[in-house]
Amino acid sequence: MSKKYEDIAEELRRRIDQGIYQEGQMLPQQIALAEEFDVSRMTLKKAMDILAMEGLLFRKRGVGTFVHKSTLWNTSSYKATEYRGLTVQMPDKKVESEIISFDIQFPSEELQKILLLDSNEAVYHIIRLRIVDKKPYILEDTYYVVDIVKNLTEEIIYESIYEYIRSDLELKVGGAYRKISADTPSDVDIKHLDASENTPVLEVEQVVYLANGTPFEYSKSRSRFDMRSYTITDIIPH
Amino acid sequence: MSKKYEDIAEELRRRIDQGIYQEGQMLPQQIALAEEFDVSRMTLKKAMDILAMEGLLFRKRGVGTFVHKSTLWNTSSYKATEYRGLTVQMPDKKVESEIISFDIQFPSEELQKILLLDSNEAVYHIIRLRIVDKKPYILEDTYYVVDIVKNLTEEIIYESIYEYIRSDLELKVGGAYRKISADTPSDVDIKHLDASENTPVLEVEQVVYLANGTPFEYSKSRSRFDMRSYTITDIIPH
DNA sequence: CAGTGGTCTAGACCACAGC
DNA sequence: CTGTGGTCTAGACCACTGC
Repeated sequence: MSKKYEDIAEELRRRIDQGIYQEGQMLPQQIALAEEFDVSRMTLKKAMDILAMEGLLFRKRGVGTFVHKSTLWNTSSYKATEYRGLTVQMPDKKVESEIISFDIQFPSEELQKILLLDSNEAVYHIIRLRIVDKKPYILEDTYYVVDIVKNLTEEIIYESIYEYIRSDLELKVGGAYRKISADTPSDVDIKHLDASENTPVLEVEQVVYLANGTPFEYSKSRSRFDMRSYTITDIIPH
Repeated sequence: MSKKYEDIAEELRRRIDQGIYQEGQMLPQQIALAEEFDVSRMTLKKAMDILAMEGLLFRKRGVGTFVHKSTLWNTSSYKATEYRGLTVQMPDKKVESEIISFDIQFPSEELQKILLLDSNEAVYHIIRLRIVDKKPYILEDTYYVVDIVKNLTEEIIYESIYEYIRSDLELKVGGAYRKISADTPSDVDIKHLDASENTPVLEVEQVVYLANGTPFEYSKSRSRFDMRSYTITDIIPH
């Protein structure tokens, strides 16, 4: 059974996308929409909460619900809430991978703490260069917990690891912690990212969790400063 | 009247902080906590939702609610959900400001679109260097809508603009869109951030909204790569 | 099967904006 | 005062886990 509030959120998203509800325009009141979808007002509000957190809607008590005007932020650049990997994020581009290294090892003490592992629970270590439209895009240095992301092969790594996690392993991603920083280029960056020794690099360090709270990935991905940025929609509920 | 779910969230946060609920430990079941706080289970769950989104808790259906282990992410570095400016973020440090420029002007066409202004609605333009413990920390280039952030003075800018917005103007911040990128240093960066011409710079570009959805600030803040990073907790509710 | 958290309801009441 | 969205309830029922 699908969740009503997710279905409704999806439908509202579609209506905004198609311009049925236009920028700056007021939506029908919650009670009317609740009746239309034949749900309680609480459930409708929950659907709207999702869209508000995504930044599509904002609500003003005593006034109404409005479609947020977009301007800067509706397009391009990496979204904080995407977990499906580059392959899905860039449907119109050609995404390739170059596997720079792929092995299995025991985790360092630091990694044991981050991924909540014992010293004998192995991890895959993958260094992979993502290439978009023939240009080097992101250099990923990733560790996956072997017990969770089972039976990785070079073929999977060459295609989409997240697609494998989602479709074949049927695991659900629950969230991530990320740290974004700038850095000077390392020798590896210079070699693979088509960077010089003065090219700034954007680094995204992350721990990714399954929906049940188990961490399964630790990675650092680095890009040239002019190839990638990171956007965040940050709405305080009120 | 304060909101029950916020009070409960605050109390649970305190209990985690004080170790009453310890890392990895299971919390009392929702029904028991609901009884303890004398609220409905829905309300208790809403409090837990907040802490789950902050990454403090995670829940496993059929099992229980647990305190998330922290490791990497519990410390330092700029949090995505902070809106109260450096002065509050760094209570133990000495935060000073150097005002590099402060004037009032009409918005450019681009800025009109971003802040939803007419060409005759003025903006303050402030370039300010934030200095933490005597070291240059962030170079901010900010525009505020004059009609909203009224009567700015050099004194306010020297202290804390967000404190002024919150306490004196009694405005509520509702959220922000941010874009984070790396960049090469500009001449201004080199001059003020104690950077050389090869020092990478981290830039945070943001539009900040009031709780009612009105944008009131557009800014770009830049720091040396080794002075600042940006962390995000990104939990998909389930 | 028992026990956990997740969803959903129908309705009451509150807070706020604008006439 | 009316109409908007926000909070809260008490309880039903569902989904998942682990014994």
